[in-house]
Amino acid sequence: MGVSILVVDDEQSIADLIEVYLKNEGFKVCKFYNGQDALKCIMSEQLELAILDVMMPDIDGFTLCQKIREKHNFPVIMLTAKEEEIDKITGLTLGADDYMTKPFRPLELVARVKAQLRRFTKYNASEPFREEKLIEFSGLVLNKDKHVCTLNEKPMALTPTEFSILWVLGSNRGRVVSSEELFHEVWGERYFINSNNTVMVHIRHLREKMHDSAEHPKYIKTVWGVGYKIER
Amino acid sequence: MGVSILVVDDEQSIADLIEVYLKNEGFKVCKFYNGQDALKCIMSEQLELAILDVMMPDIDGFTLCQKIREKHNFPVIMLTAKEEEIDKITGLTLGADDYMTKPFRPLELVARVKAQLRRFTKYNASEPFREEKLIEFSGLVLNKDKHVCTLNEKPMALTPTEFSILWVLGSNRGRVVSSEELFHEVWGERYFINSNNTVMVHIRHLREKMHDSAEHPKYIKTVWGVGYKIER
DNA sequence: TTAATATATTAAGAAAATCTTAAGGTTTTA
DNA sequence: TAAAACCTTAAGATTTTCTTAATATATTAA
Repeated sequence: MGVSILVVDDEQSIADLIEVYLKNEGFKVCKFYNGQDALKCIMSEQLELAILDVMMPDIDGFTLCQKIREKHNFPVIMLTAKEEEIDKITGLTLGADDYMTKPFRPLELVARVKAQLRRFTKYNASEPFREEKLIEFSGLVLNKDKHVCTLNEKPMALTPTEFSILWVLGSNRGRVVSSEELFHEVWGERYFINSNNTVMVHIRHLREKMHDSAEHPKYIKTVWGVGYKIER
Repeated sequence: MGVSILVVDDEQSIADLIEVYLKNEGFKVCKFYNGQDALKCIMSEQLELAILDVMMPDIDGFTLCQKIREKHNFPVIMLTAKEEEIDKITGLTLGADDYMTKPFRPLELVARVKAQLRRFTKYNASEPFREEKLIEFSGLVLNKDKHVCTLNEKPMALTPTEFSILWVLGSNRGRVVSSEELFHEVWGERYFINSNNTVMVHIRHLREKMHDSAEHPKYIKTVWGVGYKIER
């Protein structure tokens, strides 16, 4: 039985996106496209965390957050509009434990969710934010702190973008990551207007540096019509 | 016996929220919803840090800060409104050591509090905390007490800012420190509005004094798109 | 097999980040 | 108070990285 997370966003595509990512991490997701339904859920269900969009037509996220706070103290993460518009809602997100501005990186949201849950469950957490800092597999080591990468103990110089891409693929080993998703994670944009060729070029550079080929890749494999993946 | 922190905000929910987070970290919290009561506390209590909201009906945060500065020099963190409005009040935050704009992430505030306390205790040698006073590596010795530096036994004159930067990099050997982080550690203020060029110029001066080059640096290495680092 | 679609490769120009230099302003020191 | 030391800013140069666009190759489906 997993942890239950409430997700509320009137933009269905976003709510759906979040749902996919959270389910992928083994969370139980209660998803709603409006505040009314979410409110019922808050009253009846046993929840461990809530992700609320601030701007919603019927009941806004702030009100929802207040409702939650009347009875519960589990973590609440708010999704707010772009920075520019934040001044309109200044102070209102304060009941929340964390907030993210749209567009956001899905994996970052997942990381925040986990961080908040850690905090909440063991109510002492002296480390504010403990992210994964190291990825290791098949002779490849990625060290985020040092921003350094080695392949079979030999240093491999990577540009920032290359490092990011490899990091995303490496932390999703065994799963196919689409170009679009890669774009979200690395560039942080919600939609990628540019052709995905940019991603492709970076992939190529990565393969080159890893002495990998597109035909018989050892590391980054192409999954036709879907995306790229690194085996577990 | 923990560290005492003053928290003043007329928005009760915010003050309460901060209190929860600080207590969770083992701090002793003196919380007030108005300036008057806080003022009394400042006079009578032994405090180590203060978090003040700028906008308050009776006594605003600036005035409180001034009152504090008349007698104490412990760190003060201001909570201000949105960025745009800050320009108007830029000069006024001068008494403060750091400030955060609303809405903020509670965990970030906690991190800032800890950073300020670190800074403060460093300069108050009598404090119970025992910090590292000496850094030694690859022929470089930094002595914090004497604020003196030698390179291969030869004295190397450093300005205060240069010393601080080198200290931060030296005590984080092996890890990349972003310009933003450097700025925060050394200047203690919020991230620069202008450009990080100031940091860059200091880095250049440091390299010059260490007979280091930007192209093939022996000490301070540039990690593109991330920051600077000194190898372990 | 062929057309249609998806991915790869390449190289060059654009963009971004960093470096350098020097001048002017501020603070500290004598 | 003047001189010296220090810090910041600004502009342009340089380096590195990213994106674009054109072309090539591979895969799929008809």
